[in-house]
Amino acid sequence: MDADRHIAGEPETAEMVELLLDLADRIRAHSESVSVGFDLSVPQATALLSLERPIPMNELATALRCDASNVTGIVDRLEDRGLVERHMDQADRRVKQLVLTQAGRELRSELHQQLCSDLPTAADLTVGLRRLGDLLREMQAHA
Amino acid sequence: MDADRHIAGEPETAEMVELLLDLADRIRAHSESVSVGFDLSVPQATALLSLERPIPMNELATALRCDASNVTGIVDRLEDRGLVERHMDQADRRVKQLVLTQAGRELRSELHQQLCSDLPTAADLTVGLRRLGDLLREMQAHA
DNA sequence: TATTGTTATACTCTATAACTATA
DNA sequence: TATAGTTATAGAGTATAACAATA
Repeated sequence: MDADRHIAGEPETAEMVELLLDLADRIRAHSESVSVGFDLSVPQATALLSLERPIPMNELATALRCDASNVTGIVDRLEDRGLVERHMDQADRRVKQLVLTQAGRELRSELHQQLCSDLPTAADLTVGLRRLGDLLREMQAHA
Repeated sequence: MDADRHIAGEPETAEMVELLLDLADRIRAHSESVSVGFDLSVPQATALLSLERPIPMNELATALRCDASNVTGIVDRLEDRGLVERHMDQADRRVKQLVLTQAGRELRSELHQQLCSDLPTAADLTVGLRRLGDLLREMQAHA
């Protein structure tokens, strides 16, 4: 294999980029496929997953890595489906705390479970699951 | 650390999912950031990267994992900027072969280079770059 | 003055369905 | 009949800028 006799630097990095982008793409495809199964867009599903406990709109925008103006619409659609409620914050009346309804908590749980149970199959992670876990934890610690 | 004394099964998988989704998200954020630097959307940038050599619209849709109808608009915008051309296929007159212009080849090259040079910094991959490479190759082989 | 959330706007991506022209 | 590509349509995400209420 050519992989063993690369020259340190660009060539190896280029392959890494391809592999990582491909991995990210497959994970993305998986989570999108699961989300669609619940009639949710990826941002909507991410929002639900972010709401393990109540947070302000503000913070959700950070979690979704998008402008605050977008959160309005995303939460609107979740609220229309009875999954989320906007609660007034007593300490700061500008803030709205996002709280999952019972239906929201149930859907979030199913979503989380399905993401977990299908991912190994999707990416065929069984090969190096534990090693990958160690690596990812290491990488996250330095991120 | 708690990581060492987990019970095999769900708990570990759940952590893996979080780590993988987070990794995919950071890679996505990186490639989006680079793309935006070239005034390209992610699908547009992906299209450029897919055009190392001419391919039909058809095949680009597969590469972008989207419906063929979307490719028309994406290629339109690249063509408007003089990065891509639609060439007639002599063998099958229904087919349009997508070919990068000189400007397209140059932009593709810069894009590729910037994705490579910035990714290690973005994800702090220097930690386990080689081990990760081995793992990803392994995973891809079984995908 | 600064911040939280909303609204208005404009652009891109997305799938579905119907269409043209080829095969 | 089936396929390649386009068009029309409608819905969702995205950022920017301007706004009201509150701090």
